[in-house]
Amino acid sequence: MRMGKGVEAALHCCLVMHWLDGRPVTSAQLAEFFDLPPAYLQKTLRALVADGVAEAVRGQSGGFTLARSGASISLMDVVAAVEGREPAFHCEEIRLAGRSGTLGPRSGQCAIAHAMNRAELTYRAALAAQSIADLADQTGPGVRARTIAALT
Amino acid sequence: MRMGKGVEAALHCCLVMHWLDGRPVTSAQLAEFFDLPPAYLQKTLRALVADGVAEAVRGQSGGFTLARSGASISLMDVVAAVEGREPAFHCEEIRLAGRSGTLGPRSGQCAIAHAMNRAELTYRAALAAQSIADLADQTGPGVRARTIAALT
DNA sequence: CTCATAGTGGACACCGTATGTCCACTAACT
DNA sequence: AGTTAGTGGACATACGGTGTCCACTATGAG
Repeated sequence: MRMGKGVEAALHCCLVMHWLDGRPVTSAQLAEFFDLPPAYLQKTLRALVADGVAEAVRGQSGGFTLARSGASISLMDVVAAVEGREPAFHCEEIRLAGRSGTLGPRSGQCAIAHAMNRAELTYRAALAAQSIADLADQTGPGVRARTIAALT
Repeated sequence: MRMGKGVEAALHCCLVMHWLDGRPVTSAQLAEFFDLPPAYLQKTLRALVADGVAEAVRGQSGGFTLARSGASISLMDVVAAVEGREPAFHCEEIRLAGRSGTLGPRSGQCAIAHAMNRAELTYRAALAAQSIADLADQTGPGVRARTIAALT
């Protein structure tokens, strides 16, 4: 099970946008800042926009901004925007295939799917409990100041 | 982020082996029972053996068994055996690339990686807290009886 | 009003990994 | 001895994540 690297990029970008506090950053600026492929990073940022996490300003002096305050954007919001909301564990209901499907009446969700989903919920809850602003608080003030300076 | 389907197969097989209580099942039996590709299922079972979750008996009347009691095998054990122990979130340290890398001294792990890993730990803990025997308890007795009958 | 800038939407190519197959070999039971 | 079943590894395939590109639209600057 592997999380796409777009998530890491998106989180870093959200942190930067949080620090920039409403002033738009272009995808090109962010791509150069993090040394990431510009076209792909832009695609990731658009996913954030599509999901209401970020907002886009078009035209000259445009760019991307957070759609709301960093305190009200959780890591879960960012992960969901970039990776989608599909659960990691997909129950293919193999109980229903082959001979095992003829064993008897199925009583709702199988125990395995239930157990896996339960674990996944704790994961999502842990992500939802942490905000972009929290991340910012855990970062040294020097990095913050220099990031802002580098992107202004 | 998506969990491989081998995990679901492995969990179902572990449940069956738990019920069979030491009596070996062949990969062919399990494959037919669940209508899964025999060669691939066997590969998955071998991953369980390699990780000490299951044991293999060779020769006639051989097959696979759980290596220990179902109560002492957690979902995490099975997931780790099949999917590996790599964390889902890989920190590529994009802070260190491009211009952002020149911003200042890096003080240990970046906040993002730390936050993601923290969430993942809760996930793993939730998986470790549930055993194969727990799953068995949450399944109707009829299914259990008929599964045993079908594979004997 | 015109031009340059920047995001939009979608199609497309590439590539690594999960998925799935196969075979010669070994071990064990009858 | 012969049959069964797991072993180890190489191999083939399909799919999704990664990454690129382009024509288009919207916006601000001069």
